[in-house]
Parts: sequence; structure tokens; C-alpha cells
Amino acid sequence: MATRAEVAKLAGVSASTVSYALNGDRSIKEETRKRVLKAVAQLNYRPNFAAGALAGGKSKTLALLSPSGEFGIALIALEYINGASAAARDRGYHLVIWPSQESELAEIQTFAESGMISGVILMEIKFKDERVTYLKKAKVPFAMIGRTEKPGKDSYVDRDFIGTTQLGVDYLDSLGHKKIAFLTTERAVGVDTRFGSALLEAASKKKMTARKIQVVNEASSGRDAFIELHKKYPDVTAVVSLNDIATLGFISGANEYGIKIPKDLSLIALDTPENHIEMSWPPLTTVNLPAFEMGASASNILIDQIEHKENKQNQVLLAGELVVRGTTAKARKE
Amino acid sequence: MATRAEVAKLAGVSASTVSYALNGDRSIKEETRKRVLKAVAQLNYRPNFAAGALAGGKSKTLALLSPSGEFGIALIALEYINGASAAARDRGYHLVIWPSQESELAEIQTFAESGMISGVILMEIKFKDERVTYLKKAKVPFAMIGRTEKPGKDSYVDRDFIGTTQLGVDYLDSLGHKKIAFLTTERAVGVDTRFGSALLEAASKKKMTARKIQVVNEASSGRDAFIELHKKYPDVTAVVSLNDIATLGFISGANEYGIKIPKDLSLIALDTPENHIEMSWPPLTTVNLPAFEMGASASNILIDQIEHKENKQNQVLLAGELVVRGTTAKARKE
DNA sequence: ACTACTTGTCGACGCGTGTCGATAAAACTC
DNA sequence: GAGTTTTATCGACACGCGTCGACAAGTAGT
Repeated sequence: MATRAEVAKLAGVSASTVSYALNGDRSIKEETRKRVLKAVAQLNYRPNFAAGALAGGKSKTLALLSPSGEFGIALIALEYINGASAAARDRGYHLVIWPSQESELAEIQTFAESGMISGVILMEIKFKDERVTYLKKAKVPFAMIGRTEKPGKDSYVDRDFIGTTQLGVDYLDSLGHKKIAFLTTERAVGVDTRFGSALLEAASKKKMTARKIQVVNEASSGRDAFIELHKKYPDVTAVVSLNDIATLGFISGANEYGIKIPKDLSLIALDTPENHIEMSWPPLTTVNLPAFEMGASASNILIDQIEHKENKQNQVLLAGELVVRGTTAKARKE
Repeated sequence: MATRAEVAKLAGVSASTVSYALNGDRSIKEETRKRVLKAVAQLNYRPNFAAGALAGGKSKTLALLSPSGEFGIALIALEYINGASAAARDRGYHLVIWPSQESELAEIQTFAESGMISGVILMEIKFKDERVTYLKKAKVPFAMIGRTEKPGKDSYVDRDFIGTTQLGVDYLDSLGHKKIAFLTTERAVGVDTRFGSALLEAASKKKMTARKIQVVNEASSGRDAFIELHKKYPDVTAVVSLNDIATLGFISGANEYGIKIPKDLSLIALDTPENHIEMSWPPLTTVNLPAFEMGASASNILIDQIEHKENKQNQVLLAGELVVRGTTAKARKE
């Protein structure tokens, strides 16, 4: 592997000039820079990570706290990770994965102080999240995928709840549905809370009635939810699900009771990762979740922060797209 | 953060002695080592990653090539990753994630040569895998989760196909099933091929007849498989599925046709990650997949290899456990 | 008692980079 | 045109650790 010295020799400049030409911290004559870049390309030179970290105190390494998977988030986490990792690499950073145990927060600080880690990406954010509190106190740069209840100026990427919900509700409206229900989880993570209120808002704009059915993150609960719907609200013609796992159980329930989806009942799943779609029959109509992009965006925001590009936007909302598949149809006539 | 020099001072020894005391490359008086370790603990000293990598040419960083997810493997990949990462951390290594594009193989070599990466973990291994060929030629240490057709002396962790299959088949036998079918995917990865032959073997030992039904990795295909089974082999009383996604479709199909699982038909899924189980109703009887352990084992094997502990075992097979849930029952009487 | 090893420790150097201060040349200022 | 600032470049050093060679003290062999 070529070193800086070799590049310098080939370009006929000093080693430090190569540094400045590449990092742009001092003014360099344009022609010199070109010569350097050419030498870099010729030798296929890449700055050595370790040396850079040692000399500059910048590890160019991000840590992503990998979730335990308790909320079924594992199913989509890989997309986040892939996105975050790809973006990090594009900007010359590494992404390391840490299976997160709450107990290890202190260790993160140690790593950050020793320069081993430049910043942290968090996912599965709770409304009140002690990790966030801790990282702020420890002055470790971080970015969230999701957000706390009051994120203030903290960096985050989150789903655009309002946009996503509107896409779904408007589509149901266009099919003539006026009585809908939605499946939601009450969990501390806050996702469903935000979705829930966005949905009520969107529905009332379209003058729909919207029933709420509580589920937990299990297929069996989705099945129970179907039964509840069937008994209590037989006039509902469309269901919006905010929970992927329960969605699958809901479909099983409908099958069991002989209710045909989408002829008798439409179903639209918000915010569902691509992977899930192939898991159900009929294939789900969804507003999908741009997980890869969210991960990438988190990396970029975090790196901006680390590099003190504070002018850049550090709070991003992303909405997916409506993808019509097999679980939606025109509202049945009573 | 404390440095080696500070530890040396506190312990009243030279800096190099601290190094040797910690790494054990030279003989050190036991009492001295104790003093050093005490100082290390007192100062909460951790060797600086970057400096170590620079000086020793050892980055203590593993790269895991993250799969694209085309085979639905994304669903369990996170478990592998968490396991690999946890084990790596226990041994003082980092695990970085690389979303893998085939085109980037050359880059891996560059990184390895520059000492940035000490080794690579591969998953989603194909029978003939060009990545393996490449890494061997490039002399980059690697370990596979899965294995090629002829792994030779290459390091790998894989599922114990024979053990896993036997657990499943024996259990069905104990419930009185004699006519079974199995759902399998013919894909280049080789997993199903190995499972398939293990299954035929296990079934013939128990004097069962075993029908094979081909599926692809989609729910709809599982549904089609049910229909095929229903029409062609109505006397089958139990089904073994080797494909998680198709399993879910299969259940939908049964629901649709009014066949009750497990009363009319038993279903057992081999090698299914925990995450999946909550996604179906009734809950699946499975032989589960020890994904976390497999990931951890891959890291350990790879690190052994990097550190030239060549006496250690570098090929490991792991079987899951039979977990009886809601999809198996005694064979129906004809 | 002399050599020949072994054990335990130390000092010195190098890994490849980021960055500071110095310097020479060029560009302004009045 | 003397003084001042700006631009472009260079040399030197530090970052924290791994490791080699040196050396003193101890042990074994004759």
C-alpha cells in the first residue's frame, strides 16, 4: 500500500503538501493539487485509517447501537444498517455495530473519549430515552433514527408521519371508504403515538370515522384484533395497520372467518419494510418505509455534525411511497 | 484517557514492560504483571486502537459483508451480526459492516493490505462462491457463515443439517406421522440441497414416505404449495418446511381451504429464526436456528485464525432445538 | 570457576498521518 | 520602493503502541 511519502515523491512535493492538498485545510495552488491527485490515483493511495486516527484524534468510525429486537424492529434494522454503512463508507468512515446493552453506555463514553469512536447512531428511540440524555451529557456526537418526544436541536432522521398517513388515508378515500379502523400499538417508542394522531387528523379531514384497535406486536394479537373488529365494528370497510406483525395475524383472522380481503375489507399497511411484503398473501398494499435512505441520512447527518458543518440540516423527515398491491379495493356497498 | 506511559509510571516499570505484561509475548515476573494489571484497572486504561493498529499492523477490525437480502436472509442477518459483533468485542475487536456489492471485492483486498481490516466474515454462501475464491487468492483471512460445496480447510460455521432434520423428523415420527412432505427451495445457496438430502435420509430411517414440493421464497409460492399438496398428496399428514417465507403462505393456503392446522395437518418449520415465529398463527413448531451463536462462533473462528491459533477448531456445525408450539399434533386417523 | 543459556526488564525506534511554525515568493498598501 | 499582508510550500514533531536489541541477574552444565 502506498504511503503519503511515496505520493509526495511522485508528485514532487513534500509530504505535508500532500496532506493539505487532500484535506484542503490550507490554500494550495490548483496546479499542485492536480499533480497530487494524479499521483494519488496512480498509486491507488488511501490514507491509512489508523495513522489518521492516531495523529488527528479522529477515528472516522461511527458506532451503531444495534437493537435487541424486542419490538420486532430486527426485521427492518438491517436496512437501516446497510444504508448507514453505505453512506458512511462513501464519506470515508467505518460503521461498527454494537449489540446494545443498556449497561454499556459508560463504555461508549470511554470509547468516544479515547477517540476510538467519533459518533453514535441510535435507533429504536423512546419518547424519553436515557441513552440520549447520557450521550448529551457525555458530549458524544450522535444521531437518532426516530426521535424523542422533544428532540430540540438533536440530530435525527424520522419518518414523516403526517405525510405517510395522508398518502394512505387519501387513497382509501379515493376508493370510497368512509368508515375505517386502525391497528396501533401503545408502546413507549412513540412511533405509534405519532402515527395515531396523524391518522385521526387525516381521517377527520376527509370526514371519515376512525376506530382504534389496540394490538401488541404479535401475530396472535392481530388475529384478536380482527375478531374485535368483526364483532364490534362490522360496518368498517377498511383497516389501516401501523404494526407489521399484527397485520399478518389480522389477515389470518380474516381468512379464518371467511372475510375476503380485499373484496369485503380493504387493508393498508403503513410504513412496512419491503421484506415483509412477500410474507403475506394477498400481497399487501402499503406505504413503504424508506429504511435504507433513513440509515444513510443518519450517517450523513452525524458526519456533518462531527465535521462541524453546522450549517447543514440535521433533522430530516422521510416519507415512503404508496404501493398498491392486493389488499385494497373499492369500498363494498352495504 | 490513560496511556501506556501513565500505567508504566504508576506501576513503576517501563512502558515496554506494560506492553509485554498485557500481551504476554515475553516472560514477565508474575508479581510485576500483577502490579501492571492493578495499575491498568486503577486508571481504567484501554490500549488505543489506532496506535495499536499503526504500530503493529493489526487493525483488530473485522469486516462483515452484509447481504443484499435477496434470499430473505435479511430477516435473520441481524442475529448473525449481533452475535458476531458481541464475540468480536469480547476479544477486543471491532466489527464493521459492509453492504456488499460484488464489485467491491477488490476494495476489500486493498483494505486488508493496508491493514485496515484483519479479516472478513461472509454470509449467504453459495455452493460455488467467487468471493471465497477471491479472498483465498488475496490471502485475506475469512470465515463463512454457511459453506461452499467443498470447503476443504476453509473456516466456517454452518447449521447441522443432519442433526436439525433428525430432530424434526423424529418428533413427527413420535406423533405417528408416516406420510410426510417437505417444502424446499432449489437455490444456488446450497442450504436446501443439504437439508433436502438430510431429510430424505432421516425419513427413510423411520420408514416414512417423503414427498418433495418445490417452492420459491415467497408467500404466494407457499400458498401454491399447499394447493399442490392438497390435490396431489391428500394422504400426507405432516409437512416439514425448509423455507420460512413460504411457510407463512402455506398456512394462509390451509386457512383458505378450511384445513385446520394442526388437527388435520401438522407443520414443522426447520431452522426458523425466533423473529419469525411471532409472525404466524398458530405459532409454529420449529427446530430453531441458533443465529446469534453462529455469528459469535464465526467471529471466534476468524480471530483464532488471524492470531494464528491454528490448533483450534475452525469448522463448526450447530443445531438448534426442537420447540413445540401450535402447529403439530398427533397424526389424524384416516 | 568459566562458559552458555534463560529470565526479566529497559530504552529506542518506527508505523503514517495531522498540524504547527517557519520561510520564501507573490501580492497588496501608501 | 519600503513595509505589510497573503499565498504556497516545507520540515519537524507528536500521537500511543509493538517490537527489536541490549543488558543485568540468575541458572545450568562442565
